[in-house]
Amino acid sequence: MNNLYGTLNELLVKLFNDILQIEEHSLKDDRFQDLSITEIHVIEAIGIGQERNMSSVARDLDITIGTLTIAINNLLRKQYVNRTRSDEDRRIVLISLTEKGESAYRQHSQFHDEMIKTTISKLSEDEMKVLISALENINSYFKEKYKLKRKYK
Amino acid sequence: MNNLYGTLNELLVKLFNDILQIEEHSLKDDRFQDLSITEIHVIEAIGIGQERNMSSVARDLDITIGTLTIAINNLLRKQYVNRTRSDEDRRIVLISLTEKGESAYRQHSQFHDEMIKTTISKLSEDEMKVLISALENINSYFKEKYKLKRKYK
DNA sequence: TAAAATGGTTTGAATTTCAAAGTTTTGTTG
DNA sequence: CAACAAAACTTTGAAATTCAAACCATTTTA
Repeated sequence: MNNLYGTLNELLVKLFNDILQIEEHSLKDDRFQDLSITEIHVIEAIGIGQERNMSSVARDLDITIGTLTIAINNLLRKQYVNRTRSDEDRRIVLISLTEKGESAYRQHSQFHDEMIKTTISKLSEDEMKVLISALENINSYFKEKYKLKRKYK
Repeated sequence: MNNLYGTLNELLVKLFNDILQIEEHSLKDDRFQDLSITEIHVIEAIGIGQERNMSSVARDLDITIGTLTIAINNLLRKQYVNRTRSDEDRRIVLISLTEKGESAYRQHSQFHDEMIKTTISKLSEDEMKVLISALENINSYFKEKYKLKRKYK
């Protein structure tokens, strides 16, 4: 095992093991202290300026609709989301972010922005292209592995 | 916001949001189907060929000792770990991996190996160096942010 | 040697999650 | 068009994970 390989291995493992934890820690100092990391992910998935139905958001998050219902109940109580029924099809539940929800969305996206600015601040444009293609490799590797599994679900 | 920046942002966010989930899915096809992602992390933290005490492992995982006790109880029942008391200091509990535990450790580390081999297979040495330095930037950014928080714990 | 500190375990409660059962609305079919 | 099936959710009950706080031994210290 050559040295670069070992370094890369260590870096990726560390990064992937730590990332959610650290994200959560960083959350605790935020303005929105009543949000868990789970709830932030729901808010991220709903997105800004649109109404979405339960099924599609649940699919994006890869959780069951029942689980999402519970999360939305809580976010509703804390006033981060709106929930209404569609007029065209009364079965469909539409959820969207409130003003407060959109603020939380923006605040959290700053976390990512900061991370990325730090990362690229020392890279040339060529280096950035290398980084992007490497990450695309990782991503497509996972996509493929992941889809393979989902078939058998 | 220029295009490379946006691409990078999207890639990193996706990667970090998906990674644990995917890791868990990939686990389900493994030989060790009775292990949760949490338990795999405990096994990773204990490591191969050594006895460790509860405190140090809990610190590495950033969980409380009480939480680790419960995890170890389960892993003990499933025969992935050994637990004994130290002879020098009877307060100290020493945990280590059984043969089965070490097998699981190795199996899981293959997951990371595969990921990394896929990633670097298309990169030249120079490109690998760029990738490593970028990841080091991210890592040190988090380290710093993380330590800052821990002070106030 | 009594009190304090250290290293773990246990307990009770909260959160997150899922599968399965139940509800309401829409679509289909004989 | 009546009845049955399907779709979109919600509710319920149970399991897993986690923490803080109380508790129990053992060791250190004053």
